[in-house]
Amino acid sequence: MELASKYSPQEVEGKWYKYWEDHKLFSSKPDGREPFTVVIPPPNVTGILHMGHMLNETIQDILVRRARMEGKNACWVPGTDHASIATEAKVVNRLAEQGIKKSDLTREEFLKHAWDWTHEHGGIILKQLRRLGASCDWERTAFTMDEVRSESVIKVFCDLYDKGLIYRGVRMVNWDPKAKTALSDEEVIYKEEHSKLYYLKYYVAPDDATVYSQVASPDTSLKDYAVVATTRPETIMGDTAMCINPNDPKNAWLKGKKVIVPLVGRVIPVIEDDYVDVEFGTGCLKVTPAHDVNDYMLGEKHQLKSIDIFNDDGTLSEAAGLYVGMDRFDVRKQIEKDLEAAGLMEKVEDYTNKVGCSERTGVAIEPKLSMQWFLKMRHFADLALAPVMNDEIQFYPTKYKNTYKHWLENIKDWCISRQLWWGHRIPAYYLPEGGFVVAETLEQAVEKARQKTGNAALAAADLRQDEDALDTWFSSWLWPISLFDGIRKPGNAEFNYYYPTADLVTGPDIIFFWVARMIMAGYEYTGKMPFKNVYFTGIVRDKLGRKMSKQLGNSPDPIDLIERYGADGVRMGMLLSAPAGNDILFDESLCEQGRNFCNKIWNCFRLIEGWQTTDGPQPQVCAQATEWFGAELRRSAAEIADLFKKYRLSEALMEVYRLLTDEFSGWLLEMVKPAYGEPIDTKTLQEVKDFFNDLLHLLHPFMPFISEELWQHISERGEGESLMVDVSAIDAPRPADKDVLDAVALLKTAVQGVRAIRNAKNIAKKEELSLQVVGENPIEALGGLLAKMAGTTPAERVEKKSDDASAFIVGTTEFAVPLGHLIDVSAEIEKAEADLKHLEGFLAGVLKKLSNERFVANAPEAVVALERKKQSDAEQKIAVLKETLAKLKK
RNA sequence: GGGCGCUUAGCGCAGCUGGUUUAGAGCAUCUGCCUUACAAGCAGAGGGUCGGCGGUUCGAAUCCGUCAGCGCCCACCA
Repeated sequence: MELASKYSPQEVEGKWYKYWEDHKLFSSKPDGREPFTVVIPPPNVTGILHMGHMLNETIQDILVRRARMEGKNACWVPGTDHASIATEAKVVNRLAEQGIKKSDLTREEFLKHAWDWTHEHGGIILKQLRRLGASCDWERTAFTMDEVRSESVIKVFCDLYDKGLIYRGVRMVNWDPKAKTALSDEEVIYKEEHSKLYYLKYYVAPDDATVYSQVASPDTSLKDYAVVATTRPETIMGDTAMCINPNDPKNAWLKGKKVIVPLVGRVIPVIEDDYVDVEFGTGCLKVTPAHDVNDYMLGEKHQLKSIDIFNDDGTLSEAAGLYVGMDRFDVRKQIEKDLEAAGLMEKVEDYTNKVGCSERTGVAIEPKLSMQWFLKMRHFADLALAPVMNDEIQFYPTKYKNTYKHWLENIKDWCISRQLWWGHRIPAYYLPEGGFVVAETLEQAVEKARQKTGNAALAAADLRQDEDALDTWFSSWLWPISLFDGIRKPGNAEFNYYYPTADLVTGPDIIFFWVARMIMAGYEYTGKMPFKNVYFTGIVRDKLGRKMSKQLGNSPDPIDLIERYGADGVRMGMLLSAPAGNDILFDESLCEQGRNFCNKIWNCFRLIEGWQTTDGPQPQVCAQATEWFGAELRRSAAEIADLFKKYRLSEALMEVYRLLTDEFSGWLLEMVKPAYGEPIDTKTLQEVKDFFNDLLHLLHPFMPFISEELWQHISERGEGESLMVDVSAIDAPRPADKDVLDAVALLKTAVQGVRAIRNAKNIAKKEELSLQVVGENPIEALGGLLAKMAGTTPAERVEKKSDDASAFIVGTTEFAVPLGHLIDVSAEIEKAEADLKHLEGFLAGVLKKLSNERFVANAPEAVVALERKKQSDAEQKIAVLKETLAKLKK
């Protein structure tokens, strides 16, 4: 069989993915094994794969594959999210391109367009996940708006309403004027913005002016005025008071006065409240109860009128009286000019403030008073805090416990209604005579309505369902439960088996949106945690530390990366520098490293595969080499297992990398490698193949494709068999392993000593050197290996090394390579003196410790003993070096 | 304005319940090798007074304080 010297992922990956799917190796059914369940954080149904997904899904796949190979019944459930606001926005945009306005369509017509869009673009991301190697149970693919999930959402809404946890009311909410919907507090992100602070003149009105009256020509005989600093002059049409701090002496003269809103001419009262910061601006605050959360609070407290001057799209309404129909930001520019012209603007300063923006559409949020549905959160916060704080649910990294706690302790009610059509429609039905009922179906609603009104003739047509849809997260928070139909059919067999799930892998950016709420829903509806461990990934950034985004164009296309480096290479690249919770600075060179590693593994296989065998006895060097590697493998496997337990996946992969590249390929294979054209004994070959088999097992969760390909070659397994379900454990480390590992560590030092000499003297590897050991040889037993690996004659024991030898120290023993005329005495002296200097410094440090009485008296015995050992070792080495130097300098 | 976290080799990191031969791997760098498994490779080498200062201790990268820089989260100063 002729194998290319380079691994070709393109020829391998598609083949094995199909094989895994064809043999249903991803599929899971409840059985006697321990379950290991992971639910995918559902990506936007019409989205495409980005680097954040790549990292996230790679980690999940590693955990799932590892669990499966440990004999657990792994079940990774895929699915997508309807992403109500984002998807609706996309559909609206597409309709706009076709010249259709959403307002021209009925709800049903619009939803048809939305479904068309979903079917057209939906599921692309799930196909892309297959390219990555994700071992999801595709038969379980779910959608947040499919029948099971939708019914679950409605059922939960009704249940929470019946429990009194959902209420409807008029509140100040975050309004997105672009999407024309309310948002939850979590959907608002605050951005720093360079804006201006406008100082406006509010003239004091005559005493006989009536509050809220219009003053025809406000500028006639008025002299005194107050100055108000505001960032939003366009809202003055909504002003219904001016507020000062009662303890502010500089504004005390305004107490009890009335002032006139500039341009508008409305007379408004001056009220007093501690809320006002005396230091800010002039200490005078304009109060616009309809358009500011704090002003709303003041308005409630002081019973002020509230004038809503904005339409839903952020243009000025009739109620504003001025600038009607203009956009709020255009008004800001215009009113600045108009105020200026009217002499009502004292000054304008540059100012930096934080502006709340919609997470989805990016536009500035308008606080708006409106009728919405809310979920009371106190109850849920109480449910969800303890299990995380006491580590029943483990967060990795733990620092997010703080964030979580802080949010829960300061939680506010959740605005769950959205003025959107794409989503789960709120199951509230309004009665002709006012009031409403909440019910899972129209039929039940009619029934409830009849009971409520006593009108038995009431029909479905008399009821009007609420127009609003629910926040997308109101379906996501049920995901771990609803995926197993645990809402509609609590306690069903699948649910009982798979729930609670094992690990959740997600970004810290949705800890509140999703993680916290899933914990709430979990305890509310199942009495149990939804997952045991939460692994928070970092954010994928570019080399410069910038967040990857479409706008910046700094995000590589994942599929393109896979095509260039192979899925395994990209998986390794993603993981290599991604400790939990730390951002990863993505660099393509990491994928290159992954690709190179694949190539290394591939060539290990080529070498082993090319060996001819002989029935002859196993040479001692081979027996020793395999004995050592067995010990190394056991040690390493135990370490990898420990790293997995701590979710330190990149370190686990690094250890696999090291084991395979350095220990297996660099040392073991070189140790057992027969001379060119010679065969290898069958026992050694079998042992090497067994090791390779074990290595492929360790590797598989990280790099599923190449490991499967090579495993099938090396194990010659039959159709339907696969490494991914081949449960086999590597033995635990044995007590005797330590001695073997220690001995080989010395051997390696000796080999490296000889190699260093070769390098320094430019001596080719094939040129055999002689080797001397001064005194007792600590690795006498490994003599054959030493000679083979170092390319020397068997080490000769001498009392004194030759004068022409270059020396190095292994442990405390001196080794020497006679070099004849190649010896460079001054270089040897330089080297020995450098070593001596280092050792003497080291010894001085040790002696300083040991001469400190308090150290000897207070430090544990073992620590003191170790220092004594260091002392004697250092002294021995120093003696050797001094002797060498003396001789060289003769 | 509060809270949390980070600062260790050129880079991204590990080590941090204090003592394991005067700080570790990877990548990058440098030197030498096209040695019939792999140049997408092999061998070797250089590189850090563990952010600054102070303290606790026989002993500090590791514990405490403080300062500086960076990052994240939360918050109603217009």
